[in-house]
Amino acid sequence: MRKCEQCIVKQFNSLKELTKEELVRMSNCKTSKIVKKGEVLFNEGEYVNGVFCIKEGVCKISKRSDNGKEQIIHLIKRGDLLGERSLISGETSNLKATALNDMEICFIPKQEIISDLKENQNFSMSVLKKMADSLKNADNLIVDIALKTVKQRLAHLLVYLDNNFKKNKEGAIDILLSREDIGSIIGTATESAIRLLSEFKKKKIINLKGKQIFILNSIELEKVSKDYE
Amino acid sequence: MRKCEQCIVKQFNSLKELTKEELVRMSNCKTSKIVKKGEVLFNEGEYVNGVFCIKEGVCKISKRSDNGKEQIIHLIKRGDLLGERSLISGETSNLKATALNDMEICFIPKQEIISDLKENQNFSMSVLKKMADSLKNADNLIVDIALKTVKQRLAHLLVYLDNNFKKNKEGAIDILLSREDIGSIIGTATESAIRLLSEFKKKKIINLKGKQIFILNSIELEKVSKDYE
DNA sequence: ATTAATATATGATATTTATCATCTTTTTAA
DNA sequence: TTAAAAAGATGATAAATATCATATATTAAT
Repeated sequence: MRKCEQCIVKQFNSLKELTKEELVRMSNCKTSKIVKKGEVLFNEGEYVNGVFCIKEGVCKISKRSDNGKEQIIHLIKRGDLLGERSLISGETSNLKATALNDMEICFIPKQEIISDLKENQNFSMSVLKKMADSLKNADNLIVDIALKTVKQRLAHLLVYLDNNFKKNKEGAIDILLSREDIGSIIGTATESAIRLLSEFKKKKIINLKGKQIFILNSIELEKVSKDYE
Repeated sequence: MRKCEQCIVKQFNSLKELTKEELVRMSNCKTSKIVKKGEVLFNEGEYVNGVFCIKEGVCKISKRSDNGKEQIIHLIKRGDLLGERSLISGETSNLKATALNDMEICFIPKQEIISDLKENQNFSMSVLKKMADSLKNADNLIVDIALKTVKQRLAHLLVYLDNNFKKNKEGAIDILLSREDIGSIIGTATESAIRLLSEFKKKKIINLKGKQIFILNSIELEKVSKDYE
């Protein structure tokens, strides 16, 4: 088990604000874990009782509606923290987290984080900033889903994936989403997502090889995502 | 100008965590203002440079999409704070706030709040909790807009208004929204909102008198908002 | 390696919702 | 107070999207 003090991943999140002493203490109570693709990190309604720090891999954050359908509202990747919201509100999670590929994560128990939050001003301000940022992103997503067409949302997602995930050796976006997942992210039926992907491929904006997505024309994608046709 | 120390409105928000001394200091730098119906408190892209505390009245929080349409993502009322997000991120506002009726508000300048945030642990934790709460609400809204029908969303809005706004003497919900606003809250065209309101009225679930809305059968509304027909 | 299960693809159709047109009512301003 | 403007209502239609059916491809299990 590696030590938090030496971990580079924390550079990407609020944990970088912790002092050396706080990190040493954290190192002693954290646990590392491998999560296999498809496994659920936590479910809606469960107490998370701590915070996850993602060292490797990607997971989807989703929520069920009353009618049983599921909406993915976020993708979490290397460097991100997960679970702060529930921790701070003291409630069970309102979201479900599922690994999209094999993940390597650390779990830091609640008490540790809470005491750091209370004692380290820089840390709590950083968490506050991250939360403010998440809130802004959520607001943007609300507007996009409410006012954009499915085609625009798909284009927007592809731009987002292109900007936020690295490429594999072949040049495809380094995250494999099922067509169902894609539909669930942009808030549409799987078939509609498939149809639009095919359309983009036909127009040479993207290329598809199984689950691999290649962005061929990100400028056009950007345009589609914003244009009011 | 009244003093913050004696103001009851703060009971409803994080300002209640401030000490007497902090409140006295705040009292000396805050400004009170009357905002008329229709006036804009702040616009997208503007620096807000402080926090509003709503003493009376209601305002809508909205955001434009690339295609020019506007989505209302929140209603803010007596007791709420407004502007913390932009303050914390240090960015311009991503949202626009417009008074829906005559409002009485106090404005607390940035520096004051920031220093309180840094020095008063209880205050910053309370703000953090509020933010976590807002994030949860935003997540819920995303799922509702993505997965529910317009009818379900309208029913849900009516239940929300019923639960969160007092009634006037006649028993109508004490906030007057235009049909356009209603459409913009539930993310649909004005005509669609009108049609569904008429339908609910015909079914005696609600009654309408101009902009006044009377909830006749909140149980049925709740059912409609959740049912997968 | 073969079969079963699951995911993807695509056409046909149904449903939902938006848009356009027009009329009525209400509000605002001269 | 009356005319003009804005908001609300409703029908007709168009467009977007979901659903259903079925075929093919891919993946998993024996």
